[in-house]
Parts: sequence; structure tokens; C-alpha cells
Amino acid sequence: MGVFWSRGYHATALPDLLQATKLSRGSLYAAFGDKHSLFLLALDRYIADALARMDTELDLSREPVDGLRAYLAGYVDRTRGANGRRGCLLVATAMELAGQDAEVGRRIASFFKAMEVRVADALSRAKMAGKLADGVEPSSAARILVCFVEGLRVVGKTGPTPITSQATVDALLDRFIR
Amino acid sequence: MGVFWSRGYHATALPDLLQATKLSRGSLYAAFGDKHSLFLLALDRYIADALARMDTELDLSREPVDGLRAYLAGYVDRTRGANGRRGCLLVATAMELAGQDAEVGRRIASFFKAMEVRVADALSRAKMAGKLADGVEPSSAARILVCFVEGLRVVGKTGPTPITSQATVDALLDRFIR
DNA sequence: CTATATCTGGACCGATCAGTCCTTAAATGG
DNA sequence: CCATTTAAGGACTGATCGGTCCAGATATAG
Repeated sequence: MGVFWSRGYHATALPDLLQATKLSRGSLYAAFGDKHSLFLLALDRYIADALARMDTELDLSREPVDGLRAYLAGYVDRTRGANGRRGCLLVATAMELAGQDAEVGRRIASFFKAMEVRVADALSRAKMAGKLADGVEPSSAARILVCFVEGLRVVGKTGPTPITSQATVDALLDRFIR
Repeated sequence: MGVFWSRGYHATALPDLLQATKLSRGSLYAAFGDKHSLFLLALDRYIADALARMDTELDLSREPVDGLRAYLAGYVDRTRGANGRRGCLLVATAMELAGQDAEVGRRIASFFKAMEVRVADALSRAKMAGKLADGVEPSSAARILVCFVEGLRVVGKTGPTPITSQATVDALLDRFIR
């Protein structure tokens, strides 16, 4: 997974995968089929990890606003320095393959949907607790947050924004919570 | 430019470029040097186009809020259907190359910076006109908007979001303007 | 200890990559 | 109308791509 993550699909050559898996060509093809299948497996794992992390961050037993703060803080962290430069396998894959590879496209779309649902859920719990600013609608606010964090991963590729990104996140969240 | 735009750098092969430029191999190399130089030229043109468009959308003589609306509406339009699936050369390049190619990285970083400056300028003009909501700071709000619109291009690759994206944009802008 | 089954490593394959170079066609100057 | 210069076209190169396949090592069973 790490190799695809660092380099993207097209730029990852078989030798990279062999070195990463410590397998030989024959064994790798016996185990995974081909490069595309292996990539799909890596992508699935990345997605599963991301959703699992969200589920702990936005844990139901937790204060929803705290959960959202933790969720966003995670993105800030992943946008910092080397993590930022490595980028996000999902965003990179969305841009590189989602338009042409249907299997990949479906996975990316369903991930964004799942992410949006989780955020919307946390927001509506926050709303019920009276923590949301007036006029904030959970579902559209969730769409905003999803776009925003994915955009963070994009701009994070270039400028190692050390503390500004945290400040930006705080400024955004302040527009939504009371 | 269009070929790189549709397929990305690595996935664009010389034959694609030959067909697009209607040049032969020899002529193309004589005119542009190599694939990388040609790509840089295409990227520069894409950036120049984007900034020029922003400058008309956020025209100084215009009402700044109207300008911001036009600017965001442009992104909504570019996220729709076929445009959305084609994606954004800048975002795709940021994810594919910015981390490893210094020349590209600098261009992407300076573009995001330039974009942020323009949005911040429009926002501060709006603030002076008393059109901004309380507590909205132009510079951090500009960073938020830049991240958001780039995120729009990412999620726009998957779900052809017909009217929802416009609604999302409206919901976001409503948090910032009075 | 031998025979069989399994698995691994890497030689090998055609295709295609970016890039070069030389022949040939076109354009220009006299 | 011819000579010279310029530019274009496409055959060609070495490297590398993803993928196959077989020889040899290893493990297991009798």
C-alpha cells in the first residue's frame, strides 16, 4: 500500500512492488493476480483504515463537537511536513484514475459518501445538543467539511503549512459551532 | 494542454502529444525540448488562464460579494458532468508530481498563493463594505475557500453532483457574508 | 532416504516508453 | 528555374513497462 501511496498508480513499477512486498515476480502474480488487483486491494485497505479512524474519532459516546475537532485535527496532522508531501492515496487516486477506471471510481465515490454520512451524523448530533450555530444544516455542512478536508490534502502537497492549517480549520469550525 | 489535462502526466504518452499537436516526433522535440518542458508550458498556460479568469470574476470595479459568487459558481460549473470527470490539471498535477518535481511544486505552490491572495483581497473589500459576517477574517476565510474549491474538484471527479454542489457552495458562502 | 508436491526466484517475452537521428520534402533566395 | 537552407517525418535506439513461465530449491509424505 505504501508504495502506491507515495508514488501513485502509474508511477509505481513492478520492481517497486517487489521490493515493498519482498516477493519475487512469480510469487506476487500468484498471490495477487496483477498490478491492478493489487492496487485495488491496497486502496480498499486505505479506505477501511480511514473509515475506521473516523469511527473512533467520531465515536458515538463522545461529545460530537470534540469528535469533529479530533477528526479535523487528524487532517491537519496529515497535512504537515513529510505527511503532507506524501499526500493522500484517495485524493491522488481520485484525480489519477477515478475518471477512467470504473472499479476505482465506485470505490472513491462510496468512500466520499461514507465520509459525508459520518460527518453529517456527528453534526446532527451536535445540532440536537444545541451546539451548532443558527441556520447550519448538518447535511450541507458535512458536504462542505468533506470538500474542505480533501482540499487540505491538495494544498498540503505544496506549502508545508505548519500552524496556519490548524488556524484555518479552527476558523472554519467556528463558523459552524456555537 | 488538453491531453495532459485529461490524462495526467505519466499517463500521457508521446503518441498522444503528437496527435494533439499534429506534429511529428522530431518537430515536437525541436520545438519544445522534451516531454517535461512541454508539460511545464501547458501547466503555465493553465495557471495563467485560471488566474486571468479569477481577475475578471473578482474584478475590482465589481461588487466583491458578486465576484465571489461568480468565482464559486465557476467552480460549480467545472465540477458538473463531463467537466467534473475531466477534473483539474492543477489538482491532478499537485497530487501526481508536486511532491517529487521541484519545478512543478513551485508552480503549484505559487498558484495557490496567488489564488488565496485574490480571494483574500475580495473578502477584505467585502469586509470594508460591511458585507461580511461578524468575526470573519479575510485571510483565514480565503484559505478556507481555496481549500474548499480544490476539494470540490476532487469530489467532483466521482459523483456527478448536479445541483447539490451549488447548494453546498451557497451554504458555505452564507456562513461568511452578512 | 526417496518420491512427490509446492512454491519461489529470476530469465524471458512482446509491447511500449521517451528520446535521437537521418532522409526527404518544402520553402526561400538568387 | 535551380541551389541552398530549413523544417518535417518517421524509422530506429536502448531502457523499461507489465506479465509469463520454467528450472531449481524447499518442504512434505510415505
